[in-house]
Amino acid sequence: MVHRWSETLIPTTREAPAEAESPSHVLLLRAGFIRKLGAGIYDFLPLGFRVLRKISEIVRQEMDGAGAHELHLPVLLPIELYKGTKRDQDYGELLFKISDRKDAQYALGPTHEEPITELVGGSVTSYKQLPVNLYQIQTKFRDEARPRSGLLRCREFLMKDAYSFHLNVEGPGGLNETYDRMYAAYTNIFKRCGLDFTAVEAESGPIGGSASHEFMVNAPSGEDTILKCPVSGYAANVEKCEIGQRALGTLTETPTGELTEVHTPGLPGIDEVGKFMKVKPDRMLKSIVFQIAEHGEGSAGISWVVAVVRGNHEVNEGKVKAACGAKKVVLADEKAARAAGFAIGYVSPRTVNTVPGTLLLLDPDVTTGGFWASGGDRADYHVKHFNLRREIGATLDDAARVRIADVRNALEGDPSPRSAGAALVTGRGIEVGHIFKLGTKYSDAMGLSVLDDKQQKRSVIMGCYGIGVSRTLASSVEQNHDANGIIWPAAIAPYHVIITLMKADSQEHRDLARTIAGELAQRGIDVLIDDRDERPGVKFKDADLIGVPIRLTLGEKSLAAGAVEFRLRTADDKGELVPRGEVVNWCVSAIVHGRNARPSDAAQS
RNA sequence: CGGGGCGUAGCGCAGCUUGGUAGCGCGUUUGGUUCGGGACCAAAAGGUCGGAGGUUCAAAUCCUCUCGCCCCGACCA
Repeated sequence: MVHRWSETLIPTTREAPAEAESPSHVLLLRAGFIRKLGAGIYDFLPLGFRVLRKISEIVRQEMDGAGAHELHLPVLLPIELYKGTKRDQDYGELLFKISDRKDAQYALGPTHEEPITELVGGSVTSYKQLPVNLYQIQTKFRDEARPRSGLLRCREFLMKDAYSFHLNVEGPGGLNETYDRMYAAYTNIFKRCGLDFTAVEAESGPIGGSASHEFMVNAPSGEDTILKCPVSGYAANVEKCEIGQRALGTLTETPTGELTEVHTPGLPGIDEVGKFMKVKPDRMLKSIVFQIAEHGEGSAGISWVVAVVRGNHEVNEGKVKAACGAKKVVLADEKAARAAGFAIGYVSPRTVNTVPGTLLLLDPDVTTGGFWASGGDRADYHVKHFNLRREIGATLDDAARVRIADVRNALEGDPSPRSAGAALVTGRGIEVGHIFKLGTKYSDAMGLSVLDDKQQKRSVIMGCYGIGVSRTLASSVEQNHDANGIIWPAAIAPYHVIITLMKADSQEHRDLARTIAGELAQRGIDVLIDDRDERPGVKFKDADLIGVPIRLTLGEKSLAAGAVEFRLRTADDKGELVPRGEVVNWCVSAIVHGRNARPSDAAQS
C-alpha cells in the first residue's frame, strides 16, 4: 500500500487540547489519529482507522486460527432481550437506552451475550452442532459515568467479542478446551501487537461466570492494579489476588490497658480519627458491615457480615463473599444497618454479640496482639485498648459466628500465595482483554438447551472472550512513546515506512520516491510518502509524531551519493546512508526482525 | 452521583474583578525571501464570546436558569 500525505487527511497540531492529559490521548489527537466529537466519542481519522484495521486483522487471524467464526450482530437491541437476563437492571445506567418513534425501548449493545444466546438458541438444535465459537468485531456502547483518558474509556468503542457454546466443561469439545485455546490466541494477539502485557487471574464481575483472566497492558498510567509473584509467576488483579500465609495471633493476647472511650465527634474517617486519637491507622480496626444479598451454602442463618481489617487496609468484597459462603454480598444499607443496631461509622467487632445474625470475619492481620483502637459502637465514640478476647469472649471460638479469613485487598510486599517466602509486587495495567467461563448463566436465563446423546435436556455451557480493539490501540501508545511522539510497533503501525521528500517539487525525487515505495509495497510494506511542500523541520517533526517505524529521507546530498537516508523511529541519531539498491532490503529486514531492528542488529543477534 | 474547574477564531490563551460591542500566539490564505529538525517579512480571511432569559442607554463582563466539557472520587467488560 502506498499513500501520499498530500492526498489523505492527517491534521497534526503542535499543541493538544487542554482537556487531554494521558499520553495516548494527547498524542493521538496531536498526530491526527482521532478527534473528539463528544465526551467519550471519537472520530477515527485515516491514520487511526488504519491502526484499528491492523489490530483487527491480527485478531481475526488468531481467532480464525483458534477455530472461531466471525459473524455480525446488531448494535440496536430490543430492551426485552436484556430484561430476560435482568441485565437491564444489573448493568443499570451503564446500558445505553433509546426509544424509537413508537416509544419502544432499545438498548445499544454493551456486549452481546443476549443476542448471541438468542441466535444460538434458535439455530442450534442438537448437541451434535456443539461446540461452536462465534465472534464479531463490533462497535459497543456504554453510558459511562465518566468517560476519560481519550480512547481508554469511551462511551462508544470497538470491541472483539467471542462466545463459545459447549455441552461439557471437560474433555474434547468442552469449555475448558476452548478457554485454553482462547487464552493462547490472546497471548498471540497481544504479542503480535508488540505489547508488553500480563495475563492475570480476575474476578468475573457482573457479567457472571466461574473463572476468568484479564490481559493487562503494563503501563504506569493504567487504571488497574495488578499483583505478581516474581518467583512462581502468579499474577492477579487486586479484586482477585490471594495472599499467602500470614502470621496469626492466638486470640488470647493480654490487653494493653483498660478499654477507654474517646469522644470523636464528627470524625467517621479512619485517617481523621487516627490523627485525633494519635493512633496510626495500622493499629485501628476497620469494621465494615455487609449484608447477604443472595444466600449460598454456608451463609444460612446469617443476615449481617462484619469484616474487620486494619485501618490502613481495604476490605475486599469478593473475599468477604467467599468467606461467608454467600452467593452475593453488598455493603449494608445504612438505614437498615442502623435499625439493626450497627452504629455505622463507629462499628466494632463486638457487634457479633449484640446484633443477632451477625458473622464476624477477622482478617489475619487483626488477630495479633498489642494495642488496638476501634469504633465505640455508638455515634461519635471510639475506644482504645481494644482486645478481641476480652471484648468478645467465648463467641470467638464459635466457628459459626467468627471466622478468621483473608478479607482484604493484597498489597505490595504481601506473601505470595504460590511460593513460600516470596513477596508480591504491584504494577499498573490497562485491561485490553478478558476471557470468562460463563457457565450456564445466560443459557439458563434464556432457555438455551439441547438434548444430549442420552436424550437428556442439558443447559448449554458458555464462555465469552472480549478484546477492546480501540483500547488496545490507545494502550500501545501509552506504552510506546517518547517526547517526540508515538512509536508504533511495526505490526500495528499505520504505515511501516514514511518516505520524506526534502524537495517535494522535484519531479526526479518524486519519481524515485514512488519507485522505492512501489518496490516496498511489493514486499508487503505499507508506505506513506510525505510529498507536502513543507520545510524539512516540519516534516521530520510530523514523521516522529505519527510514529511510523522507519523513515527514509530523500535529499539532494544523499541522492547525489546514490544513497537514501534510513532512520528508525527509535534512533537517537540522524540515521544512516544506505545504497539505493539495498534500501528495500533494509526496510524489509527491519520490519521482519522486530520492530526496531536494523539489518546489522539482526545479524548480530 | 459527590467535590473542583472550564466554555471567547481550527488549536492554545488574554480580556470579566471595576459593563462602552473583542485581542494575542500557533495554524490558514496571498505575495516575497528562505529551505536537513516546527523559518522570516508584508498583507489578509476567520469569532451570534456555549445557549436562553433578565438588569442596563449599553453585557464576553453583572444576575438567574440551562447545556456541554475536563479533573479527583464513587462506579466500572
